[in-house]
Amino acid sequence: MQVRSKLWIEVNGEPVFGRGRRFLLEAIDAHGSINQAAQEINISYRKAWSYISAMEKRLGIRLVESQAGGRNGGGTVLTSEGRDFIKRYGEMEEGIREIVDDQFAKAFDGLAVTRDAVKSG
Amino acid sequence: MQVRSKLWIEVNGEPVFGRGRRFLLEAIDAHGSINQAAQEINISYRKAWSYISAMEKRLGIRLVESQAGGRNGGGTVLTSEGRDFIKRYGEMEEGIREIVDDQFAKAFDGLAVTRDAVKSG
DNA sequence: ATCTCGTTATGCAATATAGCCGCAACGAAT
DNA sequence: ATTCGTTGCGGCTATATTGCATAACGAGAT
Repeated sequence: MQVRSKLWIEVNGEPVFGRGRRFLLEAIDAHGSINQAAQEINISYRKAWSYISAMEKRLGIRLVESQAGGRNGGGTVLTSEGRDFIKRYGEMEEGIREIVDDQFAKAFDGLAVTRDAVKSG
Repeated sequence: MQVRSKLWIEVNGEPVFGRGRRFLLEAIDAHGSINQAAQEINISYRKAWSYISAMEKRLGIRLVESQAGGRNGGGTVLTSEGRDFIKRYGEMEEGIREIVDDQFAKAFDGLAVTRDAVKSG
């Protein structure tokens, strides 16, 4: 038995950022390419691009800087705002995860069911 | 811009409890009937029953006690374990919600984008 | 000059997946 | 007969995801 949580940010009721999108941006940061990033996290380029487009539109921030053409065909890098956003989100998520685990352990400690599984995951 | 979170409990990777199921059990407690509870929270009896069945199976706890037949056709009430589970979950959720908002405010305070919307929702 | 290569950019159709609905038939008890 | 619980099953709908197809871009090779 384990607790799980999902965390995301919305603008006008539309999701703009969550774990998946975070991974995407991080992968872009690592590879310098939307294409390669998408492959790494096993989503299609199409979807990756849609995510980015929606994020930027809804947030009103330029998260990435792209260039087509050139020696290696081009590439995409994060803007400083993009990096900042990831950092903030990471901090938030980190802080929350601990507290969720904490509260779960506190609330369900001593439950007479599948006791051996409590706090296992 | 606002943060949203979803919280649930899993057993072996299968969801067993969350906000919706909590409401369902509370409604059963209030009405003494799965049927009426389902109507109250706008889900079909079919779905309500599926929820309950899956919960009990995966948790290995009897959450409700049902009886078919009789003067009013029967009914369903919570077991003490069921009531206990709801209580524990409620405590956990309560403690977490505040902290999520808190962490969000802390992490995204001063972000130079759509500043007026931060902490609005 | 032209060609090649890997990338970004974008719409649209097709497909896959999941979730939901609700019938239908039965059991129980009074 | 009534009222609710129990359960299988098949179909529907909504949404997510993929998969073309196309175009442009620009450095370097030919």
